[in-house]
Amino acid sequence: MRKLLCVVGPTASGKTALAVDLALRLGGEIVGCDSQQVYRGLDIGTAKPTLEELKGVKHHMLDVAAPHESYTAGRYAKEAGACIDDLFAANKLPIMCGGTGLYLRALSKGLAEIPECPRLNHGENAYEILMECDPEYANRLSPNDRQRIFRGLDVFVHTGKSISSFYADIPPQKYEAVCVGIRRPREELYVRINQRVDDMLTAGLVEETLSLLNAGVPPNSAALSAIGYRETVSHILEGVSLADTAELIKQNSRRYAKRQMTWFTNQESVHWLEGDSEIIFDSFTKFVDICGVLC
RNA sequence: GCCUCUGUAGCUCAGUCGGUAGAGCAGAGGACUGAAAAUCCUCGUGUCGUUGGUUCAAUUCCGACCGGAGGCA
Repeated sequence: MRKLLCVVGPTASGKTALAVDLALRLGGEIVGCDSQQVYRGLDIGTAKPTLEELKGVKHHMLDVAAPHESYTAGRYAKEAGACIDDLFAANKLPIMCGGTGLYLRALSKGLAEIPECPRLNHGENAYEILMECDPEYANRLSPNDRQRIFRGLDVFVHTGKSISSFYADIPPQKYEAVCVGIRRPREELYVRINQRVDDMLTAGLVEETLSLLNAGVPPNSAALSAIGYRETVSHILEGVSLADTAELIKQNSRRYAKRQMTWFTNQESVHWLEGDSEIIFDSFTKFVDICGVLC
């Protein structure tokens, strides 16, 4: 199985800088693994890498969807998979980089083979209904987890089979993800997050959000539900003050970073690197020597 | 200066007819298979402002003092 080098970590930890550094030194190209950077027009708020930051390195899987679409993990696995296979075929090293754990898993381990199911509103009794047609899945969920309950019902209604029957039959793994993660002390990471949010506001996050809204992107779209945008939408549409908005974005980003840490710590086997770019690259080089990722 | 209200968890407050206390928010931990920057779950001991008094027992009642808010002069 092909090994796939992945740079992971929480938001604002410095993944892009490390990935660019690696790509430059190893002669590779970056493949994004980020559920929001796939949308066109979401640049400032997703900290999408700029041309300057990329230093000439190619970065794939950015801007592959329109902001009014709802991108999915399935689509990501397919498109990013094709992208990686092309790179391998051209004898180039793909360097995965991003913080969306589910997308990384979908890509490397593969998803259950469930057809596209239209999303329906299953109403108030959704949990009871799911308990009837898929008790195994329902029992794993909280009655409050409407998103997953609805998903389970979507699958049942559309395919006539329970989602747990699909989960029981997972296709073989495609790649072996070899993850290096950037880990920083909590306070340091939070300082970086807060700083980045201030920078986004200065760089024109409000204007960017406004132009998305003006372009007809629905306020409840997947794109505008991203951290940074959803709060800014409230600022624009509901008059939440700018100061409160900034605080909220920082808070939600910190919480998000914590969720990412939980995922990468417990769902993936990550080789953690501490410190800044130079130090990280040194420990990364040792890591490659030990693991032989690049063969 | 006098009067009234107020001081309880990081914050906003509830409460104990006297037996050392609990919500929301904040925070922390966790889950996660096509919305994932999404969605969901779990976690509450703190000199109850300080200090005397009454009492078997005071955060609770009484006094003084120190903060804070308001009113009258």
